[in-house]
Amino acid sequence: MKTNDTLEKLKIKSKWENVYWFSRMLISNDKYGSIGKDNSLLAVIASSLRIIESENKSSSSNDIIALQKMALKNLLLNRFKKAKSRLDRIQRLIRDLESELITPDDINTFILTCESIMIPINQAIENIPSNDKDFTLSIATSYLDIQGENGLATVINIWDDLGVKGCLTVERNEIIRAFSALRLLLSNDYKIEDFDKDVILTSFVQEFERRAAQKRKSRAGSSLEDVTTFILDYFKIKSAKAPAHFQADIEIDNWVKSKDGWLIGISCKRTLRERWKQVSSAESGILSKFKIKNVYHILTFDEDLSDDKITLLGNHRHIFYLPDNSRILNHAVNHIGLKEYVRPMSLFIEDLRKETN
DNA sequence: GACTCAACCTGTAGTTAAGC
DNA sequence: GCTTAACTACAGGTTGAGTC
Repeated sequence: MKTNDTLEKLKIKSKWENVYWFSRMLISNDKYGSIGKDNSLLAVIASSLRIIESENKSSSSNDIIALQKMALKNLLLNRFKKAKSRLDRIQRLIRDLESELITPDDINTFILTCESIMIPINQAIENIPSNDKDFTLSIATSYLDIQGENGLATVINIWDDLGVKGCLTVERNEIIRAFSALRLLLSNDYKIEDFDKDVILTSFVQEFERRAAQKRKSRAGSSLEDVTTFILDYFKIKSAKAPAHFQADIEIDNWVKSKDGWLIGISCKRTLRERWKQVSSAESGILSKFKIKNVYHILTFDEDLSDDKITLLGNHRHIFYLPDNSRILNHAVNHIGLKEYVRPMSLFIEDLRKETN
């Protein structure tokens, strides 16, 4: 069976199904330039399409649609005329939308997508914190006040867990609020049947979750950068400036100057995954050139840390600080080939002090 | 202010190795 | 040969820093 026939069979039979595909097109960055994040542009597009329809009631529907498509094209080209690198993608969006906007129903679906899917999702996403800091700062301080350096691993884990839970709770509240509002709108204003309503509401939820998930990833990374800064500040360890012109293959969050004048880079990540390959491509000679003594990696999730990663990076003067109760740490500290490259997280501050005092 | 770009992370699919 | 575990690489929206 041909692929097109299979797709045709799988296709959902609802005139509103394109709500999902329009949402995808509006937010896809790689393919279409992600214009759907701009609320004011979406509002202008939706109202322009409405006005054209109401002002041309005597014209044929084909003529109205032609006018609407032209207006959409002009709005987008004008808005992004200066965005050189995005323009190709915007033009592709215009081309692909032109072939999807054929009937008045298509236009109505597109308007509903702009006004009642994209804008509420944008607002909901914006209401979710981009950073866990608000949820965690005071609790983390309390832990360090009471437990000192022994509380370090707990603080990092709490920072991770509590922040995630706080933000997920906000996400839940946002999706429920926006979902309810959309459901009411579809029942009261659009008088849409149950199945069609399901088609629209699930599009909304899918797209919200996709974007919230990406925000979660971004947030997880930036929060861990905050935790190292917080810890260094708390223990009054002075940060140093990054070496000029040093381009690390992996982001170094903080720098500390050791007593011999060399630098220690500190990188805090949740996991290394495949990004370690970028690091390993850098020879340790480059570190010496920039007077970098070591790179300390603080990892909160180390299950994917293989022996290969530890030895390869360890050879390039990278040291891993892992949670004290970690299985990987336990394995590595008892292994002759690995033990030099791993340290328990509770010794992080002590090690830094030895280097700096 | 608008735009560009690199880094962020994690679920998942694909590949390879180990164990039976 | 089959199953399971371990490892590797990718996708892709969000973010924040840098540039104009």
